[in-house]
Amino acid sequence: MSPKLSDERKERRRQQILEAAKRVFAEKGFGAATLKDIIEEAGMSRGWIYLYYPTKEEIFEALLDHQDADHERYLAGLEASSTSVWELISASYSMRLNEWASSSDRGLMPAFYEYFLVGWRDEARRELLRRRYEKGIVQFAELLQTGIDRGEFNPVLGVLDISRLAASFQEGIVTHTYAVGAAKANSPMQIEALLDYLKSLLRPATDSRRPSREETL
Amino acid sequence: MSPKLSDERKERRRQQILEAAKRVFAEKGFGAATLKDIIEEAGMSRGWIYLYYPTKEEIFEALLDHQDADHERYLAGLEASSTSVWELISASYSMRLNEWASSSDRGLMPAFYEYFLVGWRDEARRELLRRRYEKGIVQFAELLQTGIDRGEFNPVLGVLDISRLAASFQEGIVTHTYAVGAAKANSPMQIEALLDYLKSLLRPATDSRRPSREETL
DNA sequence: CCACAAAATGAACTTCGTGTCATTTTGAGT
DNA sequence: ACTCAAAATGACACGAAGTTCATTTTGTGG
Repeated sequence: MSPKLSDERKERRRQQILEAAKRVFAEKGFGAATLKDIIEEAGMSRGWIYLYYPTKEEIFEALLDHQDADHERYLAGLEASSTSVWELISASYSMRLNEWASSSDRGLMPAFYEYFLVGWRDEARRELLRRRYEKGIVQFAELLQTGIDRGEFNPVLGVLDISRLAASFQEGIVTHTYAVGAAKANSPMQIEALLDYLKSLLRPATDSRRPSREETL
Repeated sequence: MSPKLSDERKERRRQQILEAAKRVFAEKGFGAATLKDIIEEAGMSRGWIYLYYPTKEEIFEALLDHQDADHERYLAGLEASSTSVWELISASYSMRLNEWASSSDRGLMPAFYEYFLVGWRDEARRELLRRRYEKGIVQFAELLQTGIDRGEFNPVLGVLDISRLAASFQEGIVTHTYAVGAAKANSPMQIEALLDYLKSLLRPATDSRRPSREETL
């Protein structure tokens, strides 16, 4: 009979490629990385990769899917165990930002945003990207609204447009993380400061600690 | 005597290149654009451009410088004629965002961010980019502080970290503009909504209009 | 341990952008 | 109108990445 390779072996191969790709993308960014780089990083031969991933884009999408799945799993667990909305928000951001901040993944974030930026020009990919983009905003807005409804956050927030507050913070995080994240290992990600700021915005009545300027730039 | 070309003619040539480059970058983005594209768009010959701009990066920097100079001029005029801090802030953002939103420049913005994103990896260019990045934040933070000191904004803002508020909004604008800006002509830039949100954040006591959710997403 | 099909290889080909340079064109000064 | 150096041209060489494919290797069923 034909000695069909076991699926698990195929899976191992794909995994091998993805791990190599992750390193390459983190180091060079999306545009500058080439299939050649990835193949060599994985220690494989030139034409080989076409049997699995024919384009850079497909490899990247696969990476994104992995990342998303991990994060979903984490969030689900978190939601079950959290006692307050703020705890959920802060743990979620901490987790994601710490993940990005880890030295091995540091360069990956700019690569992600680069990919989004270029992809937006491509009619075919735009919808996919838009969905991913808005999902985070909507989720966050819902959390904020829940917090307000429960009386956990300052009722003054009622005058604000919650969707836009969510969008603004989420969008701010994006720029902040890629800018600081790409800036080098010697620029800390300032996760605490970011969360402090958000907390002071949401709960000014109960938490009035004001960070000094030096502490935050 | 040697027929030295007049400086103004040289200047016209440079201008010609920059205009062609602007169109090409807007259409293709930074990474995908090639010197070849730019030369052809400008209607010139292959080896020609190296006499003026040897690399894509230099052309792009020149474009940035033009843009900056224009904006500085505008701001200076504005500062002289504005009667309140809020007026200054809102006019400044409106101007810049409207400029970006104009159809001819629409694609330029993603190209700018793409350039930044890639440039950040390059040790040599990082300092330049970082300066440009922080400049806007610092300027905005100063405006906010002035507004608070003058009693123009809600004193409740005192509990917030102003530097971070400025950074957060400025950083949010970046992501918002590239995301929406790149998303297509049919997605309006929502400048009014953004400014409304900022206004409600700064002046909740005096302006309590709350935009509906439909209006803002 | 043999056969054989799938998996893997890497040389070779194609394509494309960059950069060079010998040659032609242009235009200010005489 | 003529001269000559600067400006402009575009054919060409080069390198790097993508892609193909004939050949070799691998490993399971018989």
